[in-house]
Amino acid sequence: MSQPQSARQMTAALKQHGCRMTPQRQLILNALGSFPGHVSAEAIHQQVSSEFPQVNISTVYRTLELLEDLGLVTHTHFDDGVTQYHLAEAGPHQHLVCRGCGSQQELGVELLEPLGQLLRQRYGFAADLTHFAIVGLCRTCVARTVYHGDTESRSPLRKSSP
Amino acid sequence: MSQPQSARQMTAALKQHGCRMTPQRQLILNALGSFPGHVSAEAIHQQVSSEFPQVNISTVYRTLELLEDLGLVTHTHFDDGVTQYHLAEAGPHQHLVCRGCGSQQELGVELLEPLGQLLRQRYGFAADLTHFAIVGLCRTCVARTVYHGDTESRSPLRKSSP
DNA sequence: TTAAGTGCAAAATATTTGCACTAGT
DNA sequence: ACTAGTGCAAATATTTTGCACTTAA
Repeated sequence: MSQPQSARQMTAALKQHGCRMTPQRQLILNALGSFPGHVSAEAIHQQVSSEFPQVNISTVYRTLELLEDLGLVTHTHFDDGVTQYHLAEAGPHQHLVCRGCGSQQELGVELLEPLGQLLRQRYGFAADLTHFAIVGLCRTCVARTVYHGDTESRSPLRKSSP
Repeated sequence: MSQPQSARQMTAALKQHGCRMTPQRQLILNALGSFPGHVSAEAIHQQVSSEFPQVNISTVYRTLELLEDLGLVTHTHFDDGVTQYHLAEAGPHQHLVCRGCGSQQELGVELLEPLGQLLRQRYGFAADLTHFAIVGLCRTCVARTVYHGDTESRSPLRKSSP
């Protein structure tokens, strides 16, 4: 019921780099796998803490950095600038993140390829088009926005907390 | 030699919202105009401080937020998650940011339009494709990377400080 | 055994906020 | 005058780091 696949993969990768497998690292990897999409370090820490409260958040950060260097994990920046991590296993992909309701939708990279090719041809620029999430408004929120005739404001004026 | 255009525009926009024009706001707007591309709040503050050291960074943040609400300024997230601001004047645009050398290159949005249309058609998603910078490697850095046969590592291993 | 890994607390960075004072209009 | 705006300092939030202790191999 766990991810022995990733775990073994990870142990191997760690060994190659003279690193060790530890319960903390295992837990963090499992936590990553238990989320469908991108997760913040904070969320991973909470998930791990729920079982093993003594695991420190700095260990989470250190492990994520390590996993990224090993190529098992990738990170992305979402709208608010918070770093989001996910398993690299499934190959490159993208997310559409709605500014209105926060919903996320997966997106195959094949849709981005034309743009990537264009950038390469025109500018010789090798774009990493999966590094950032694409933000905007989902179908539902677009509809809601149109109702309000709210065509001008770019963001839902985030000053509200008293 | 200054930007009376923007300044007047700003004063008008401020008035419409019951806000006032102040020297600080003027200075911050000028600083924004004096940079070719995107700038961090920090950089704006430094620029302003060089002339008027008593201007506080929190004022910079508050002004930038206000200018954004007024539609005069937009922000973007670059690779490291730092928020970058720029004048909205020139209309929507994008930047290619090189991970290798940090160089920035402007990019017309027209190149992004096909993708935008595709996302709208396929998912009903109204993407804001200017909200994030596109990261990758510029022509020069691509060449350098190929030399090193460095095809596997995704990032230039950022652990170096002693 | 022994170098790698961890927890903890503190530092560094980026941004926001409460509050008393200042200054546009 | 009256309220918006500012400086300051302190609070938040996120991520990093130094160090002594623990542990995988």
